[in-house]
Amino acid sequence: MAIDPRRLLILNEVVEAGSITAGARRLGWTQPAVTSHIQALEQSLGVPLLLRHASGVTPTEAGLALLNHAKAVAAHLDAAAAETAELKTLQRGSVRLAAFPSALATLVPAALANLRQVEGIGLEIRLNEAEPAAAVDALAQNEADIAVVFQHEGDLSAPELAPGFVHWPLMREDVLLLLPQTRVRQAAGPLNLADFADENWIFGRSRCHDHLVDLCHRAGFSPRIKHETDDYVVVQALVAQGLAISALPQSALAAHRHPQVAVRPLAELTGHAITAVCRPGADSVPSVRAVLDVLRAACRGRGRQGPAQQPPATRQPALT
Amino acid sequence: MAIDPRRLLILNEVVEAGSITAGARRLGWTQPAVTSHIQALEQSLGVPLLLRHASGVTPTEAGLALLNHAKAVAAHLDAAAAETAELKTLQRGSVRLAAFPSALATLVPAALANLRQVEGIGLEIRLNEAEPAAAVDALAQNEADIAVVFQHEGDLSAPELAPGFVHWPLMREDVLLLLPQTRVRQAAGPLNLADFADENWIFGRSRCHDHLVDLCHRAGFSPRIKHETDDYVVVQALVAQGLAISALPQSALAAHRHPQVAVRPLAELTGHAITAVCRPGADSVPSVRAVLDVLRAACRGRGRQGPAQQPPATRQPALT
DNA sequence: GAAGGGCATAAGATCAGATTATGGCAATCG
DNA sequence: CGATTGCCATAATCTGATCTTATGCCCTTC
Repeated sequence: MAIDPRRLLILNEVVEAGSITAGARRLGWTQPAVTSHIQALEQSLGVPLLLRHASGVTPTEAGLALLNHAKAVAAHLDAAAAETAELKTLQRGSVRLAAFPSALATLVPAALANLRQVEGIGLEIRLNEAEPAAAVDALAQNEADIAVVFQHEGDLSAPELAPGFVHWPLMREDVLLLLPQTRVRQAAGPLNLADFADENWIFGRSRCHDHLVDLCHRAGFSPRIKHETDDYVVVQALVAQGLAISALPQSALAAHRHPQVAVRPLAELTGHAITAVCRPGADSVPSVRAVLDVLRAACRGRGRQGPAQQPPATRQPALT
Repeated sequence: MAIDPRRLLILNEVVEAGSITAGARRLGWTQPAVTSHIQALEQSLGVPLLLRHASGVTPTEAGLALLNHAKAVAAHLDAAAAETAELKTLQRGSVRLAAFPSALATLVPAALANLRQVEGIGLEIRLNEAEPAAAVDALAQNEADIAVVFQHEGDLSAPELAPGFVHWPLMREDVLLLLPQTRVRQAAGPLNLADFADENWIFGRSRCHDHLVDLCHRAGFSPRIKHETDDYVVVQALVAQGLAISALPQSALAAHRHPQVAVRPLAELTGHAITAVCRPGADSVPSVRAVLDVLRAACRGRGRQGPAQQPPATRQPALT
């Protein structure tokens, strides 16, 4: 049988107190309880640890050997408690966050700035750029703690983005049509997607691609895809030069706005739901929770939001 | 509440095993038992330690922090067990032995030589010269583990030498009268103490002094004490020169024998009982016990001996 | 969609471990 | 000295921690 570490700590108290009785007082116990622990320890090791005399107790050589380890163990327990307390109070901790580029350029910095302003917070945030699918992958592989993703609204036929994860809705944003400034007059009045069936288009590379193609098909045409890129700076540069048209979400335009590009709402262009996603249970990790909270706070008023979606029947027990 | 160290170790097993179920198997327990331990730990710290998913469990940041300490604690427990095992098997350990000079010159070295010959014994023995009273003092003050002492036999009126200590009778030795070689013829035939009433005497400084005085008084004279020393080499040198006569125990004569000194038995000179003394309970400390055993073995046949005297109602529990 | 693996929960059962009560020894004090 | 006090060991209970048994739910896999 291995040594019971609690008995090691009891031994330590006893020796420091100088007697079993005094040690028991320290521990808030009675003397026979401590006596039996010491005896059990001696039994299991087969060596006397204490010499008993009328004025108390003195450790044998074996007892002294155990004492050293007992003190070390006690120190580790204290340190462990202190560290977790720091993690709990956010004095320490690190959170790995994966977000899509335009969020990383707008929403995330704004949120983290708020976090920094709180006194006594020592969180270390590691950011990672990743399109939604990759970000969720990173979550699944424990390479990220929070994924900030978007999902096309009304895209009910598509499989849910991150089944089995916890979703924190942050905000919604519109997707806007981009036209060269030179064509703004021409594009006055309410517009439809079908009006642009004959244009050259710039499409994204990820799910935006398929989604936009789908929307065009529903509008009755097959878009002429001239360029493909996810980079919203590139997109705007190309549009500004009149090489093609495209659509971008608000966050991308907030991050970078080319003066020669005009934006127009389009009825068929469904918006984005921006969501923070984490592994089930991770939202009750203090550091992760703090980042989630600050993300949500940063989005307040910027779009509809809801409470954290119920995690899909998590197996994580509540911490009350 | 402080962290329960056992739960720290359980956490370690679980994380290493990769799942609570596998951890439980390792520990020989059922899964719900381990689950509840983990939950209790999380409750007491207020922080999730594990994220549960379908394929097992991964530690949170707090869990990882605890893991480091858990491993350290486990290492200390192992080391503590190993050290006490070494102490138990005498691969390690130190014993402090206080003995009177002539024992230190004869009996003790012989005994320790036997100890050294046993393979795999790594005991460190620290010797200290001390007359019986001082040796027992050293015992009482935890400055020695074993005291090798002598006591005048038949000295029933004297207070017991070391009340409250454990006595291991080792051997008995005679005390012999010392005469200058030049007077041997003159001292032929059976002798009595009274025959030397008019001599110059060399007496010891410690209890030997009072004892010998007492014996002389019983023999009907008051000895003329010319010199006082406990040093048996000095005593013999003085006797050899015919400056005085004295008496010494066998062990002193075994340690050093001056050729110009003759020894004669004397009926009234009571012998010494040589005893090893230790604190109650110390005789079940392996290292101390080993030295006691080897001391007794070295005395086998050299004088009457008995089993260890029952310790005077020790408060030390038996280790079976 | 059936099976398997993993976790949480509830309800018993049991054993460790704490308390109360008592006795004996040693040291201290009137 | 005898009484008192402090210390430890032991025995006998008793309670509460904790381990098990028995389920249910979820996810993943075939």
